[in-house]
Formats: sequence, structure tokens, C-alpha cells
Amino acid sequence: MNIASVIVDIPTQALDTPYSYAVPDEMLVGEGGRPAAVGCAVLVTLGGRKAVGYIVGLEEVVPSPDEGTDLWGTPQSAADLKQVEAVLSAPFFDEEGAACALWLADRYAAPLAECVRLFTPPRAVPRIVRGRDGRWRIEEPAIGEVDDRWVTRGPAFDAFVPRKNAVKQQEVLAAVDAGDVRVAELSREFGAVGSTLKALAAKGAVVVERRRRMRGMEDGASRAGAPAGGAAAPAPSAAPQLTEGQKAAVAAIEAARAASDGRVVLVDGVTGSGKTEVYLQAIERTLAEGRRAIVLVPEISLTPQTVARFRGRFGDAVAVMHSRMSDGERYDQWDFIKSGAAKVVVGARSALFTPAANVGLIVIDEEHEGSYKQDSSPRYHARDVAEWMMARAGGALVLGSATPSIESLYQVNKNPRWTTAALPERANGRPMPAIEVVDMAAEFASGSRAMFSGRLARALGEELAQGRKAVLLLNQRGFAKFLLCRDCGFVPECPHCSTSLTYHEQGAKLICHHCGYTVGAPPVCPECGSPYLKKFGAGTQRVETELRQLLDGLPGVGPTVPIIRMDADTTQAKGAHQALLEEFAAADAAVLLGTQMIAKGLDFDDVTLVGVINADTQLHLPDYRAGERTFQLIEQVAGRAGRAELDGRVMVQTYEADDVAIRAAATYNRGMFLRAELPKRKLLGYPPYVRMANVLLWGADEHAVATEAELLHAQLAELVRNEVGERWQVLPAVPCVLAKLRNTYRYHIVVKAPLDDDISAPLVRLFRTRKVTPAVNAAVDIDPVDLL
DNA sequence: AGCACGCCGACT
DNA sequence: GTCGGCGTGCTC
Repeated sequence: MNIASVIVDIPTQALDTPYSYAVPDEMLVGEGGRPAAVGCAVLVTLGGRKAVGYIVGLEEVVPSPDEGTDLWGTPQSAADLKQVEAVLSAPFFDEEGAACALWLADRYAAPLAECVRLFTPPRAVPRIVRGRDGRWRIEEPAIGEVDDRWVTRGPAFDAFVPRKNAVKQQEVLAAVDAGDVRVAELSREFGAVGSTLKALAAKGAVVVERRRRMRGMEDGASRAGAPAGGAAAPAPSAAPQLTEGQKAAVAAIEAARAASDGRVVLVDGVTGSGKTEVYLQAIERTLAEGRRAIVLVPEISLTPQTVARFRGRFGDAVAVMHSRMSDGERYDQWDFIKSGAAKVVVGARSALFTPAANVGLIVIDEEHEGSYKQDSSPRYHARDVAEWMMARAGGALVLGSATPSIESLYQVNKNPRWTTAALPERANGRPMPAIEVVDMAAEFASGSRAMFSGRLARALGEELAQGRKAVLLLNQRGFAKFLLCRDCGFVPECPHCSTSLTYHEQGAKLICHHCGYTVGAPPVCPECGSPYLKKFGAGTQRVETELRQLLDGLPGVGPTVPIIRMDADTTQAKGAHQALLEEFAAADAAVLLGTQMIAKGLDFDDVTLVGVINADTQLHLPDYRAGERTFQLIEQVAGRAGRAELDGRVMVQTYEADDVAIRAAATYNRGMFLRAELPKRKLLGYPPYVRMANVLLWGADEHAVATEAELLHAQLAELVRNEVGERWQVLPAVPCVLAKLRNTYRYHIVVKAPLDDDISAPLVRLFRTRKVTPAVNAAVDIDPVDLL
């Protein structure tokens, strides 16, 4: 008899274990439908109701009259098993995917069902819903294949001669003569063509056939499984000559691949050192061996240019996967990958879970980026998952960054399987731009109240007057950070979140940047009636206004020099991001003013000045990574200047000119930063010296959340006392820094463990057995990237 | 999560 | 005497 191990698609801790179901023999061979296999969605009965589940294991067991054990060791009489009732889909993953899902659930203390769902394209899975009559029924997936109708030459195409007055037939035949066309296109051009086509098809002059349309691929001119060809995909370009550093990096990756045991190569290269070319050549060699590659890029860097870079080398064999694509596009790309025609998958972290077979190389670009950690369950880190996958598959993992994360640097030092390949020089041989630190405290003391220091203003004038470009970074959108009453100190706060509201000049509104709550700005203080409400802290809108005034007054600059503001407000519309960048590229002299989103990936030759308006905004976040983030931000943004033959300069305005993160970044001195940062982390017990788990609790009733947090803390403390002892630390339950968010109150409990301990296992055990309180949600974040 | 089983209050 | 309230507890 065959027994399937099934994960039921109900994400609850209580059901968080595989269940065994019998698979009828005819279902195994697919009689009258799809065959049951690992990765299939199936219909099962669980506790008197129907549920969708996923097969994660399939095993033949010898029927024995006495008690056996199921796949997971639970004693169970095989005869008692319920049957899989129907196979609802083709496989979404294979045995490796199943193993990965099970590993993820353990590693991240996440519900199994959520880990399995990572492998399915969104909305492409049938669901079980209860109808109005109270009965369960299967709801077909909302997303699937779409076809186009195509017209091609028929067997009698050449022989057929239309009548003189058959104008439409002549038009259609001429169009088909030029190449296959879609019926939709013909109708757009010539009006209704249905009867014309029917007549032509009957004569054998043309053939009308259905072909799969691949959504999101430029011209859709594709046969099933193959992406668009023709104009959309240029002929693959040849690889350029490599610098010595690049050659060494490629060789290091080759050595890692040859070891076939999941080694990691950290490509530690300054911005502009040609890391991408290293990836491209490593991928080329991987493909030459018949294996595939996955390239992960931070979500905001996944632009058409990035994709074009890979399509330029690998042509049609590139699949793309990221969250801004429509569900239909993702479904088609998923299928394209599954078909095996895609050799390279470029995407955001979710691209790891596409059905690419035989992956021999995973590249993670900008590996220090926080967006590689998923911020909802399962809270996995793409770097860890990729390392696990490559160790299993006998491949190699390449991490690239100009500012590697402290965790990765630590691994290189301690873990013999991790090596590093340094690219200390830019590919064009230019030096890195000099970074000047402008002490705003000193500026303030000398009487200047402007947000642009004298030096930054002068530099802007010099560069723009020569027709060059500047990039200004500011970590605060809106106009002012908050409103403050000068008489009573009142600051308007969001009623739903524990944050102050940001003042937006446009329409004089106060907006919460967490939940979007918007109110008109009060003319007088709502507390004391004072009219003296001061707008504190500069946002992008205000800087734009002041910058305009500054530029207009500068000799040789003036009102014709555009300011392009790029922040969450101006990039909301689809394609706005792209349009703004194109506008900046096309201008002569121009200033690009934006939030973090401009810090990376921008590649403009004629940017000669980069300014950081206020480098301190991240430094004061109550988070242990604040220094690391500040260091990384300055180094990243500095890399935007002077990428071509012109020298660049960078100015960093700060009220903390003495802070080591800023001083070290200004001199490109990572060693200096680490020598200050690492002892601090060690002393205070933070990664990379300990492992952390952040136990989060949230709910609408603050008191209930606090009570539950206390209870859970007591349970955790007891568990740790009984099972591990003094080596672990359970910090008290406290409100999160963001204590209230979208009307939910948030508490957390930080658990710290030595590096080599399995921090998740005891937490998983506790969460599986503890009683759930309906009003309070709880989740675990293993290896959190922040504790906010 | 949902459903069954179970043990106490007001009804045809 | 039953119908049904929703409080535990189990689901291959």
C-alpha cells in the first residue's frame, strides 16, 4: 500500500505536523486524472471536514496485519488511514522542495503550511470553501494559463488566390505572409475578421491555432514553454575582458563549484568593481555544465536594466520572478521555469522557491540588504536558505556586496567553507570618490540654520554650473518629520500607531508613514491652543523647496536645472520609478533628491556629486544594527559618484561627525568600523556572537497582549531553565519600540543563545503545545534583522 | 481552523 | 423530559 505524507493547508500550530493518508493504487498511476506525486495539492478529510493538503512524501509500505508505524514514527495501523480523495494539481515541488519546506519550518519555527506555500505560485492553487448550503466544495484556482489564437500559413497558402473583391482576405493573407499574427491583432487592424478567417481556414490557406501566451514577456510570440523571441531578446553578447581581480573572483567561484559541497564565496567588491560581470561568467560556466543558476537581487534593484543585463548575455533562457509582477505573469514565469527552458532565474528572494531543476549556482547580489529577510511568516533569510540548498544540491553560493553584512564577514573568518574574493578596485581604474564629513553642529554653532551647509551649497553650484549631476540622499519623506508645539511641547501622533505624524506640505496634511492615516494639520495646538506649531526635521518635500531656492540663486545654475524627487510619494504609480530615472538621465545638469531607494543600483556616468543631507537618521534608531546600517548607507551612496571618467565627490552632513560609523565610512575604512563595532556586539550579546529569537505578540487589546506576554515569558523562562540552563538568556517581555501599529499593540521577548545551539527546536516545541489565546497572536522571528 | 463530544439552563 | 449554550480536545 502507498502512504502519502500530507501537510494540511491550514496554518495553525496545532496542525503543524505531516499527516499520513492512504493513496489508492489507481490514483498513483493517475487513472482518470493526474497521478499523485510529491508536490501535488490533494483533497483530504481531516477531523470531519475537507481540506487541501500537499504531498511531501510518498512511500510504499508492506501491508501487515499488526500495528505498523507511519512515516513519522507515530504508531498507527495502516488500515486506519483515511484516503487521499483527489489529486488537485500537478506537482508544485519535488522531494528536495519538500525537504526544504520541512527544514524551513524547523529552522524558522514557522507553520509547515506556510513553508510549503512558498513553493506555489500565488492564487494558482485550488481552495476548499464552504458554500452557502454549508457543504464543502473545491474552488478552482483564479490563475492559470491563457491562450491566444494565432493565424499561420496553411498547406494551401501559396496556391490560394483570393477573388479580386475579397479585400479583407487579401489584407489578412498579406499580414500572414509577413509572419504569424494573432487574431486579436488582425481584428485591431482590419476590424472583424472572424468570417474571413473561417473561409480562409476552410480553403486551407491559413490555420488558426491556440498558443499559450506568456504574460509579461514583451511580444508574447511564443510557443508553449518558450519565452518571447525576436526583438525583445537581443543576440547574446560576448563576455568582455576581465580585470585581474575579476579573474581571481571567477576562479574562486570555480573552485567552490568544483568542490560541489555548498561552499560560499563572498565577492567583496567596491561599487563599480564589476561584480555583475563576475556573476555572469560564473553563471556561463555553470550553464556549460548543464546546470542552472538563480540570481537574487534586492527588490528595488530589480529594474528592467538589471534584467536586460542578464538577457543580454543569456537571451531567452532568463526567467524573472518578483512581487511586483501580476499573479498571471508569475504563473507563466513559473511554468517557463518548470518547463526547463529557463536556465537562469533572476528575481527577489522568492525566486529561490521556483521549480528550477538542477541548480548549481545561486548568486545573491547586495547580500547585506535587509530585504533578503522575509518580514512575515515564514521569516526566512534568503542567504541561509540558499546556503542550505547549495549544500544539498552540491552547488555553490556566491554573495556579492561592497559592504558585506557583519554576519557574512564573521562566517568568512570562522567557517572553512566560506571564502572571500576581493575586488578592491573599480573596473574603470578610477579611485573611489573622496568623502567629506560636514559637521552640522559646527555649522549651527557658527550661526547657519540652513539645511544645506555652505560647503554642500558651494559644491552643488560648482558641479551643476558645469552641466554635471548631483544625487542628494535624505532618509525622510514628507515635508517635516513632525509638528511640535513650542508652548506645551505637544507632538501630534497617529491614533493607530505609536509614532508621530509626518507633516506633508501638499494640502497641509499630517500622515502616518506606517498605516497611512491622514488628517489636516491643525492651525493651532490641539492641546493648548497655541498658534506656535513648529515643523521639525526636514523631509524630501521641504528639502526640495529649499533646494529650489538655493539653485535659483546660484550663478550658472538657475531655474532651468530640474530637481527630480524620488520617494515613496512620487514613485507610487506603476513605472513612475523608471520614468523619473529616465528624466534624470536625459537632463544635462540635474539634481536627484530621494530617500534610501536612490542609494543603490543607480548607474549614471555624469553624477559627480553625492550629498547625504542628514546621515544621522538611522544612527539614532534604537536598534543594535544602527551603526552598521549607517556605515553601509554612506559607502553605498558614495559609490554613485564618479563612475565614469569624471572624478566624483561625496559630502556627508551630520551632527555626529565624531561617530565611528561615519568617520570610518568617510575613509572607506571597514576595519576601523569593525574594530569599534565588534567588541560592542560581543559585550552586549548581539549577533554575530549570539543567536537571537524574537518572540512577538500582538493583538487589539493592550492588556490582553501584556498579560499573554508575561505568561509566555514565564513559560519560556521555565523551558529554558529545564532544557538548556544558564547558557540561554530570556529577556523580559516588553512593548516593542513600535508599541502600537495599525491599532494592534505589540510586545516582544528576546531570547539569546550561544552560536552553536539550535535556538528554534525548543521554541517550536513550546509553540506546538501551548494553548492559544484567541485575542493575542504570537510568532517567532529567528535571527531577526531588527528588533523594532 | 473547524467540528465533535460533553455537561448544565430554559423550553415544545 | 429534550434542545442547545459554547467550553475542551482532537484531527492521519
